[in-house]
Amino acid sequence: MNEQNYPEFTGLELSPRKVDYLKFIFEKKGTVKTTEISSCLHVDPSTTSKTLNELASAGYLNHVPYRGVDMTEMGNAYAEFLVRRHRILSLLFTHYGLSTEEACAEVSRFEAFVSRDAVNKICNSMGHPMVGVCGEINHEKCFHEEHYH
Amino acid sequence: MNEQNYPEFTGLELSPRKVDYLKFIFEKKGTVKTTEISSCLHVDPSTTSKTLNELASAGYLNHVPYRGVDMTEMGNAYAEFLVRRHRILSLLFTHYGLSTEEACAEVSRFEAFVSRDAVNKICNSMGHPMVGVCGEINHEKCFHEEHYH
DNA sequence: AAATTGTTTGGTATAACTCCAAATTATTTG
DNA sequence: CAAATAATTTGGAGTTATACCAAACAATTT
Repeated sequence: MNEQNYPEFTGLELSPRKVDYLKFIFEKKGTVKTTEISSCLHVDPSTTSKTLNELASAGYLNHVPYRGVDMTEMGNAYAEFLVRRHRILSLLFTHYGLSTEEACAEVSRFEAFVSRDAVNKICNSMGHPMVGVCGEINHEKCFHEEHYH
Repeated sequence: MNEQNYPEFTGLELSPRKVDYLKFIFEKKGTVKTTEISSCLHVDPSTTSKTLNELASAGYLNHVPYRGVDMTEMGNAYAEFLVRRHRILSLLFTHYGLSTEEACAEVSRFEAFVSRDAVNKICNSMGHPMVGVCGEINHEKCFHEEHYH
């Protein structure tokens, strides 16, 4: 049976801001520099530097000091979930009268507190939509019971 | 035109924990004692005491020291929103494969970050359901454009 | 190689929580 | 009704998540 590599996570392990960092780095692909993150996330480079260290210590990123960061295999798998969660929830909200922008903004505020279990159930119930409101939805790593019923 | 008394709020003014306190006190009706809140919310009475003070300073509660708290008119109006938000979101999630308990637990984690505007849009789009999964949904104070067009 | 730019470290701050111990007030009981 | 008990508040302190500034350090450019 096709098992996930990192099935142990609940989806609640990262704080809201760390979710922002990881999603941003993931979507950039390749090595990302501190300054770029800082200016896009509107924080001081020193703040970014510290957060990057924490994400690296937790195993999500490889950090070469003064050079930049890139995703670990685990970070990548996790970030895929983060992006899928964001898109599933945003898509959901657009079905209830919110515009794309409103839905994204709303979801960005609370997504860090929605569990992987809930996302999987919602995703399943929506029929695993491939297209979200702010990008494609990748279901490759989306394995859960209902898939095999 | 039937205007709301406290239309100025975004729904994001209270922290997650303060939302818990206010919902709890609201649902109790009447004067509530520190100890009761503490034991239900599983926190030290000193923590409750401090939080109650903050909610009173912010105008949501009347606090008579050593006697207990009850809702102000504003607190009441706000708590009605809080409960409605919780129930609308919980109901929404049960439509996507989550059980009542799962939906409530999930929503409790993030509801503080969902705006009043979003709740009103979702509520409107759902046709103002009267029955939630964990109680009645009160729409009395739920006035927004779409209601009158 | 010197100047500039980018990054990190150390220090400090705030908000939102939390608890413990001590002081205070209210209630119960003998 | 005074003394004991119970409830509440206050003062002090700690944690986590976030942020900034200033100074040190490293990399790049000139």
